[in-house]
Amino acid sequence: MAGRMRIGDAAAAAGTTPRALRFYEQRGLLPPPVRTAAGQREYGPETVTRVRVIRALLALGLTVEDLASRSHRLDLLASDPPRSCASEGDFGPDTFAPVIAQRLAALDAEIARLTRLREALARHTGAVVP
Amino acid sequence: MAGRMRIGDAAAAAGTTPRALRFYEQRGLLPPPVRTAAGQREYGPETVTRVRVIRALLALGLTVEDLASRSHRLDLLASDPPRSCASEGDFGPDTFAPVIAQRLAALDAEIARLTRLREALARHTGAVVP
DNA sequence: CTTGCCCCTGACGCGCGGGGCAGGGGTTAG
DNA sequence: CTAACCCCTGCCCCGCGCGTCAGGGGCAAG
Repeated sequence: MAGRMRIGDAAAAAGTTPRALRFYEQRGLLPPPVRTAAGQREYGPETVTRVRVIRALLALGLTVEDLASRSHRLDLLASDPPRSCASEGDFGPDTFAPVIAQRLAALDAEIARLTRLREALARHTGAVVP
Repeated sequence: MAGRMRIGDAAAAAGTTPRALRFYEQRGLLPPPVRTAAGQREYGPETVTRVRVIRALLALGLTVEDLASRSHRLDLLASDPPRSCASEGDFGPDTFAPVIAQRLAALDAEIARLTRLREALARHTGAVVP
């Protein structure tokens, strides 16, 4: 099994890079991992799961800061025993609902802004709106 | 009349700051202005007009680089004799059509991306789309 | 033992439109 | 003449999610 792995393997298993893992650690999304005697990081499979969750949430538009403020909840999502989540496509609405709602509002505002911009811009070309 | 003015007055007349005018100059949106013997920049009213045009185009979402690549055309728009433009709300479609079309495409892509993101995010809250 | 890949920390880069500050000199009203 | 502004250049700062060196050390196979 994939017991203990070094940062490169863990990152590959999670679909990202060593740089990203160190970055998440620095920003508090990942706990400081065990180190070998020589100072190299060692990760278990639960960290890979957690990184996957982090990346899924980031891909949904949440920010690193959003996740850092809820990093203790990421623990729950990454743990083995399912607590009404842990399956792909469900990240625990109760836990992330507030921050997701905030992101939704921000997205709506941004979409509205860009749409207004697009319309203003189209007005100067002679109405090209399909 | 407002013959020759220093950077602070010119910036205020154009609705911006001295810092912005120096920045536009450095990026090639404004020609290097006349200097006094002591090295202070002096602007005429045509520069104020030109800065207004620049800010209008930036507000429409064009980038500084877009404008820099067409800076010679900004001259025409800022000149006194009207050449089928020079009025508010019309910035010369023939001149800026290519770059505006490019921006429109970029805006559409971005709007689509954010809309997809919004929908993916909404799916995780239990359908809140109004 | 060597070779070649992996890992470490620390610091800078990016894109964008400027903001802010430091340290110096100009200008003008009283 | 002096105070109170204004202007000059040059430099670092912002947000965000990392990428990319630079300069060193570790680790397993041959």
